[in-house]
Amino acid sequence: MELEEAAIKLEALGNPTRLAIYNGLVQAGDNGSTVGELREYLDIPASTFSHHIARLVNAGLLTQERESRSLICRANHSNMDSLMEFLVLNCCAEDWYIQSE
Amino acid sequence: MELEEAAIKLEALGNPTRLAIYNGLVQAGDNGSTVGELREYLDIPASTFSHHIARLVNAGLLTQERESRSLICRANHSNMDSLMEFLVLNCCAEDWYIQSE
DNA sequence: ACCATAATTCCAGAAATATCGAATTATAGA
DNA sequence: TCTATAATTCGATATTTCTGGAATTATGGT
Repeated sequence: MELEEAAIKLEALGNPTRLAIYNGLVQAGDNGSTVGELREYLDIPASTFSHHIARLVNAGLLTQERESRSLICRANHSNMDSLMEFLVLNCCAEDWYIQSE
Repeated sequence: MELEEAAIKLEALGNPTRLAIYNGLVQAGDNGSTVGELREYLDIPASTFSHHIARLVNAGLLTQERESRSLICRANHSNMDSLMEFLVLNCCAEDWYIQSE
């Protein structure tokens, strides 16, 4: 992943609400969660929430799939993995994964 | 690390210039780099650059030490490690480190 | 067709961010 | 003390972000 793209993803995660959304979706696992469920859980006005979701989708961190009237969101793990890889390679000391043990 | 603090750090890194600054400091290693060296390397007006540096210091991602007229900057690896840990625990699938191999 | 639900888009205002020239502060050398 | 260098702060502007009510679109049930 290039620096420019990494910055976009970091910026998307760099907001408490959006970070909480992403965290919620990671917790939700493979089944994901509908926009409404997440919104209710975080207790945020629908409009505001929708903007945040859009930012995350736009950054490639979320995928969405329609199921009837609901939109199911899931964390895009492969893109997050790419971001993590970028951080390890470009923003960590050589032996990060060893230090953390 | 708590979500709020993680978001602040992610936001600080979520800008191409600041991400490049941090990357440059990781590359510089233990010796660090002066503000001037970094600024010249990235070719950014002093004033703009200073604001970005301040943001990173404020987020706890950089440390600064004065040496004569220059300010030496260094990446704060322990804080970055905390952020990485937060991401692994809260934003990655359980087996992230396995998937990436 | 009509109504209800789920979610987005429209719109607008407030706040924060990004940018950078000019002025200022801090340090050091002659 | 005068001058030069290193960096920040001031001031001003343009842009983006954040927020949320109101209107709209999409879907499904009756």
